[in-house]
Amino acid sequence: MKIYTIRDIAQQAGVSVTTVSRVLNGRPDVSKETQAKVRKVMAECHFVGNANARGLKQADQAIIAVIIRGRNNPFLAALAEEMLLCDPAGKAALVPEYIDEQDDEFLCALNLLHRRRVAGLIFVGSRIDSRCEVLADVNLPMVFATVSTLNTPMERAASVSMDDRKMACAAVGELLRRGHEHIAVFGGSRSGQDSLALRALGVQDAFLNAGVPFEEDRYVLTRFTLQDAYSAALNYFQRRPDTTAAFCMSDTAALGVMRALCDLNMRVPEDVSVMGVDGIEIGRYTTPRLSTIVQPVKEIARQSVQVLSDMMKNHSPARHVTVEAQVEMRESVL
Amino acid sequence: MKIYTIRDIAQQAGVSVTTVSRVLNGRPDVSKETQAKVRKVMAECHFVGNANARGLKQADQAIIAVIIRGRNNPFLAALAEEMLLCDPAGKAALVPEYIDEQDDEFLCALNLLHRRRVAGLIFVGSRIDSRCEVLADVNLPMVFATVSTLNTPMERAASVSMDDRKMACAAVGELLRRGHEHIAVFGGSRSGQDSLALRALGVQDAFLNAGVPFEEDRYVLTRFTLQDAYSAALNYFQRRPDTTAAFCMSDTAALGVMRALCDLNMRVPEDVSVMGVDGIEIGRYTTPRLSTIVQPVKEIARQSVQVLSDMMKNHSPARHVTVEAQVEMRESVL
DNA sequence: GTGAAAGCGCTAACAG
DNA sequence: CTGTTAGCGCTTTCAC
Repeated sequence: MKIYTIRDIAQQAGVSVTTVSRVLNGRPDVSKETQAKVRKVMAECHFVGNANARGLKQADQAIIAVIIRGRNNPFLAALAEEMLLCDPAGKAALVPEYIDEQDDEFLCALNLLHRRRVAGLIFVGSRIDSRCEVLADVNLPMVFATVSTLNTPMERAASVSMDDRKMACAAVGELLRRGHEHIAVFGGSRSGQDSLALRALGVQDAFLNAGVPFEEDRYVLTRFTLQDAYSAALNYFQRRPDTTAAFCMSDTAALGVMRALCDLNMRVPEDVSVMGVDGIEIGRYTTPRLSTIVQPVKEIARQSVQVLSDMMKNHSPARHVTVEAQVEMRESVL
Repeated sequence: MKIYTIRDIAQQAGVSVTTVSRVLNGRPDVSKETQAKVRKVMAECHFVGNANARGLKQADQAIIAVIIRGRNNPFLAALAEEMLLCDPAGKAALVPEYIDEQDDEFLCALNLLHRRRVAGLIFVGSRIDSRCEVLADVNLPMVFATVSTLNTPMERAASVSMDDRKMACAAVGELLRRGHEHIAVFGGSRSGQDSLALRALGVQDAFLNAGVPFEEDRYVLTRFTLQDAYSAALNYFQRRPDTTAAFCMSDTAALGVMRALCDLNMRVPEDVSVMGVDGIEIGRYTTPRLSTIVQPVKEIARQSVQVLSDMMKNHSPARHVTVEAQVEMRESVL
């Protein structure tokens, strides 16, 4: 099967390569007849054009890299998917780059910059820490989705996120209001200024508001995988069976925690209430259904793309958008 | 921030572009000193090389497209991820292309062929049906993962899969052996020759072997999403509460079915046993843990890449590899 | 409205 | 071991 080039098409249509190129790019300055003729030949040959050649020429092309850190994270995957749907008219302007949670998204960005000459960057599920220094002298439009860059070293980048601190406070506040005092928190590192650190702060706020002291040793450090959260919970609840509620900073972690409780013969929610964060789909189908903070995936996606477009097209300054999330109490909390 | 070209590097290192190119591609024919010098400059500039230019030149390059149909399918996602790990030494030879379950993977392949000049194709989670005709005169090495192309129109393509028919038979056979006679089957279209059709055949085999008649109206047609399976199950079990077991042709569907049963006040497994297929991770953490047919993800991934490599390098004929899967009875079956 | 020609950044002969 | 040179397929001035 032959792969045709623009030259083949030109020849078969009896026009020049320039004309074919123009048709390919939807330029207006081609006569209707010529256009029709060329299109016909292109269709017959399944011609699509070589992306490499095109990209080589149009180095200034508006291609946007979407870097998703953590492919096995259903929340981020859903968010990324939603973003790709914002891709205006299949212009293939958004190219996803899935990387491992262990990988360095900033190095990846730098790499992409050189490798693909991207003109804009969206980070999905990034942490903001010192690693970001490698982007110090990169002044491309960038936006961070799900984490605020306000008051961080990346402030010149835009961001779209929920108010992590407020929402964590609201969720834990509700737990406290329902009479839970011995609340375990399954979270990540509290240093830095990313969403996890903010959520930890929100937890503190909630305890402060309620006038209940937070016992430090109820903060359980864990990675947000089923396995890790499961192990962490198994370990924790054996030590502290007096706990009546768990606030987990991700739904995936919450699912692992729920299973651990079950294996310890503790019932959810009768013995221990469990909350997650994110609002992934499976949480609506587990038994019991998982209570959580539902992030507005579609809106975060839409706004992220919007903000970046503005920066690229109109040189708008970096905005920091806060979207509204929702504490949703389902069956896993009493 | 400047983006350097191979020429800039050459200049700064005081060598020719060819030499830089050679270093970039890890050719052996460059002296240690020159190499070190060039590498140093490259590192300083974060030089990575322009993928477009490279791809343009090496049209014959061994770049393999991995087409994953159904991003929200955790099983396929895990499989694809595993494949990418087979990528020999980060040669970036495997490029993933995630498409929607509704999209046409064959059209996508054709497109990729032109757009990126791929030299090989791996289909992950494809159905084999008449749409595949568009690839009729494409004779690139191709392999289908998780579905056998034996006795199908795509026979000239290689395939790596479990014996769907045998495994479905084994799973349902075990259900029958445990005394279940009224077994519902949540599956897909039975026309065609893809894995779903084969599994349906396997179900028939099991009933035949057991001498139990299979009641046609217990075959429930559903898409394999949580929502669809949930609705289908809700609907089905209200009509047929006499059912004591459900065989679902995907774990995701099984999870939806389990939740539906719960909402109908039927207990799993006490009232109804539930089985899935695939062996996705979350199935080990649900309550009850999901019984399933565990597909050997790593092996399917490894073999798929292997078989394709063989075809590309040694022009080996298309092989049809069958991998061993495992019926794993966990808590959801009595 | 259309075409000729000059590269985009890189690789691969082909010489030395 | 290293450099010179001719394109890969496409877009884009600049003429006509």
